[in-house]
Amino acid sequence: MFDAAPTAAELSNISIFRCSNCMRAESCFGAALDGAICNRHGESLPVLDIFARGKHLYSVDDKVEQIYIVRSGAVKTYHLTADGEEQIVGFHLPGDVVGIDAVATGTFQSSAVAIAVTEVCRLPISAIHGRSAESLSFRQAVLGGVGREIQRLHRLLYLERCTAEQRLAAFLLGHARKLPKSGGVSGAAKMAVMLPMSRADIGKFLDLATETVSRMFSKLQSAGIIAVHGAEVELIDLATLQTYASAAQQTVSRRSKVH
Amino acid sequence: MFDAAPTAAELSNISIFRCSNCMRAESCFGAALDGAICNRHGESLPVLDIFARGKHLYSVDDKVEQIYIVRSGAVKTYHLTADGEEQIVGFHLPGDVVGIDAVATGTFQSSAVAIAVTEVCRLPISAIHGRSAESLSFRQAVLGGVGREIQRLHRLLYLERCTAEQRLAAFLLGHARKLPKSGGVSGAAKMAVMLPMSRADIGKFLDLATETVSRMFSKLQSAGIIAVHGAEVELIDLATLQTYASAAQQTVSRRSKVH
DNA sequence: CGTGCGCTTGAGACGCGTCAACGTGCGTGG
DNA sequence: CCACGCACGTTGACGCGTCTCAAGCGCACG
Repeated sequence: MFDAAPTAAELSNISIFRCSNCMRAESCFGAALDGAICNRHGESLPVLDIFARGKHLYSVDDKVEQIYIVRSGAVKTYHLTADGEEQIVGFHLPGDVVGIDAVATGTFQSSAVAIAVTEVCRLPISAIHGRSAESLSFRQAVLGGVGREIQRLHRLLYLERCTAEQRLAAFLLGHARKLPKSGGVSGAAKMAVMLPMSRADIGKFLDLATETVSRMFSKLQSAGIIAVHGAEVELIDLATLQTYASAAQQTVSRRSKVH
Repeated sequence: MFDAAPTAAELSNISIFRCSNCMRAESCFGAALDGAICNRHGESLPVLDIFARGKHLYSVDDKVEQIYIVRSGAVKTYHLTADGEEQIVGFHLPGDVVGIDAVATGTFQSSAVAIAVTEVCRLPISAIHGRSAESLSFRQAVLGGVGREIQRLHRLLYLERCTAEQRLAAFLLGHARKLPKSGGVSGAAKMAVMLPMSRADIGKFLDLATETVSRMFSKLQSAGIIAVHGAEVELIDLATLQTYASAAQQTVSRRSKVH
């Protein structure tokens, strides 16, 4: 269900897409690039585009010409280690910016590939820099975007120092928080998330073997905290999941059991 | 030797310090803040300051009023985990910027403490933002600084997925690269580094137990690759150290031995 | 209806953490 | 001056968490 082929209607909409028509505009990082302001610089507007599952948005060596905002679908960003292993550094769901680090570094720090059919808005780098020159609030928006990326990396760094169980719990909660509506854990005590990525990808993100990911899913399920139905996972006891995720209280050591 | 008390002469120099007199000026991120340009904004110049060992430059909750450049000594930045453990996310040696992430995020992502007597330049955040409004090249310098921080975090993320031996090898090489002159590994096949931090701090940085850090030092030493003399470590065989560090060739698995 | 891929589960191996003991160097107080 | 404490580093023995290897299951697809 994450990779239905784009319809002709969807594709025909690409050319006429405008931020001003976008329901996400007021919360969107790229909206400030739209309209006359961009045209003044002779830059193209944010452009809608569709990537099939497995297609790259960019690779590490690519020239940085644009960054992306996910409108639907899902994207993973990853490095290849010296021995050819894939190390996933981020999953990007609708609303997320992909490649913001390139605005600061000038080069892509990772490769990005669609893991489902994915609609994106492309934001030309030149427009971002042009707009930065003239608008304080836009500069702040760019810095804020980069800042959130830094915070994300800090959280990830922290995550990697937890046990397998804690990592998976935090991962699930992280996805729950991103979901529209619910406002995250503060909502109901129960909710469902769809995971567009494979178990192997979750492992490469959390630095766990696929088998360990699977085992932890089973463990959380038999503890009654989640219910697994393939790609869909019900988070039954969000409060307990939370305590698992925040290595919190008792233990001094990363290796000690939370339970 | 890393924590000799600041002399009266050193302290008296603080007030008259100017970037234009600084031997590091041409390569310094903050130099562009100095001089008439800053005064025009009514901002203070970069100010020299000295922190005793154990003194905090800032803590996570602090209001962001300035960031720092290390002139001598050493600083570590760290988080406290929910269970009170210290997680070190960076060591900052002379020439390094401390707190650049706060420019992007608006808040300090970590706390910073001197681990030796440390001279720093303080760069007022307000001057940074003021200067950004008027200078393209300064905006690029700021973005570049933030970008390097992102790259650093990416490398760190990668490091944490290696074996203890690889982590320590990479850590040592990282310090070697920072050293003046040598230009890093490209120089001679042999060099010495002073490590201003304790074994425990190295462990909290690399996510290893102190005992494991110690064991890996011993292991690399008995392999003839390094020679340990307390805080001073001779890197005898940089080439081999390099192969240890870059999980490189053969093995597919993080767990497999490099040797 | 086979073939392959993703997911799960089990058994054994291994890296690293924990606990504990010991040595060394340094500062303090007798 | 030496006795002592204490912080730090090193080394050994052992346990635990996760990886590896392997087998088996369900489901999509040719």
